[in-house]
Amino acid sequence: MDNQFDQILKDTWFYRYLTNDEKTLLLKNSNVVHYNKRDVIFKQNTRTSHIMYVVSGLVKVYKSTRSSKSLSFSILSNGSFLSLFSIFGDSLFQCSASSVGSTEILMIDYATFVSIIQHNGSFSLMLIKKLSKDGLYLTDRLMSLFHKQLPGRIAEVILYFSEKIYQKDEFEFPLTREELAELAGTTKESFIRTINEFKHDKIISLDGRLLKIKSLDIIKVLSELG
Amino acid sequence: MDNQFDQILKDTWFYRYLTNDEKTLLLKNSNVVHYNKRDVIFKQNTRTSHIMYVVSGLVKVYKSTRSSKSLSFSILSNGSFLSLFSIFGDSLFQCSASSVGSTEILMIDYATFVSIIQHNGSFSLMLIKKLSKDGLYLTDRLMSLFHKQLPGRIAEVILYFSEKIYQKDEFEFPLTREELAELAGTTKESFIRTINEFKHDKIISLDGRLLKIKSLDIIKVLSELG
DNA sequence: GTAAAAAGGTGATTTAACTCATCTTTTTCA
DNA sequence: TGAAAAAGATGAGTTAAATCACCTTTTTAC
Repeated sequence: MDNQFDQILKDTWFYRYLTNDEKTLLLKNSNVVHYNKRDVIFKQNTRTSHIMYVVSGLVKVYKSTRSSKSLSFSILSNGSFLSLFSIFGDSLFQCSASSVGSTEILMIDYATFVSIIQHNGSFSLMLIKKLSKDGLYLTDRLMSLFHKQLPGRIAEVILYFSEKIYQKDEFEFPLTREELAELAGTTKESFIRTINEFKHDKIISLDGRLLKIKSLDIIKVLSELG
Repeated sequence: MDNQFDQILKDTWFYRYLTNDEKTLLLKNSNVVHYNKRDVIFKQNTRTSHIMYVVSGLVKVYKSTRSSKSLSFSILSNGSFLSLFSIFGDSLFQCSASSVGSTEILMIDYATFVSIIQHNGSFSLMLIKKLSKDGLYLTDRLMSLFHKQLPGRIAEVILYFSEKIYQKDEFEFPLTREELAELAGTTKESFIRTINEFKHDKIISLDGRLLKIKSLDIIKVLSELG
């Protein structure tokens, strides 16, 4: 096993849950795959295979409908598992994933991962808590999509990038307006109109994809009250 | 331990995953609670305590918004765990649950349940698969609420009761029109209008709460195409 | 048994957001 | 480097469903 891959595994947050034997087992039965900008990582309705873990980069997880409209569930960054719900809850992926920029994915053999679950109680419990948090995130998105109107949902998207992804109040969107609209559950046109209203109201400044939050308070109120 | 309670545990679908010691442990650390029609089982933002399992009856799981509007996530019947996502993913319930009719809930001590997870790999794996299926159900609801319009969502509600709850094409809704609307993610008025259109179009017959599906094909097409 | 409350129902009006059409600017790549 | 494609932007028109107002029927509770 090469040193670089060994280091990647050591840097994962779940490394500390593993016994030495399990670490060796994982090293033997995993590999790292590189994806370029906009590469598809997996497509909905294909068979699930490996457990995938984001080592670096951003991954867009989305689902498309008959009418070509898509909805993005989340933009995942390093430290996230991809689509555990599909892997453990079905034999087919229930959503698609694509690389936003350049991405490294750790691919773990399914049987190896299951064997660790079956023999390591702390690891299982950790995974159960992880899945539960993912579930709560989905219920939040469900409520948001259900009762918040557009300005609230767009404020949420801004906060998502600012707090979860970049931890900065100034950042560049890594996505097109259309993709941002899919994350907010709306159309490109409506997204553009609404975010430009934010700009005119001096809540944010926006130049192309470069966004700076000027009034975090208003963004937060908008996102909370919908 | 009384015989009746012993039998309740034997009748759960997860009984077969347990060792004899674990069965004894569960019997010692669980109890059954009865709820009457419309009783609240737990409220959102209260602290999570026990693992709850529906022994009999129906439970409505919902979340309410500032604007007094509610959204029902699901109607759970016997064999379902209640709100595992909140219990393992947070310290507070992220949704509320109330009894639809008369309900028996098995309350399992949290620490006991966690101890079983930590020592029984097959039980853990089963629970992980269960949580994953719950997660996929949420993604389905998310997509449905996002892109299907009203007739499609109401057809879904009809199919939900017909297939999941009653396994019959004729049944009585156990909920008011307002509650059904909350399940479809709409208002009382819109629900009534749309389901009465189904009636006029002879897709269903509807007398008060008694519904009979007259054309399952059309209901399925409506629900699938949205 | 009856008054009050809850549930069921209908019509008119409003509205948030989508769709469609069109145009400009930026990016891509041959 | 220059043509084509993709992304960004804006206005006008449309629409599904919410809201509001009101009424009837059924259920609940004293």
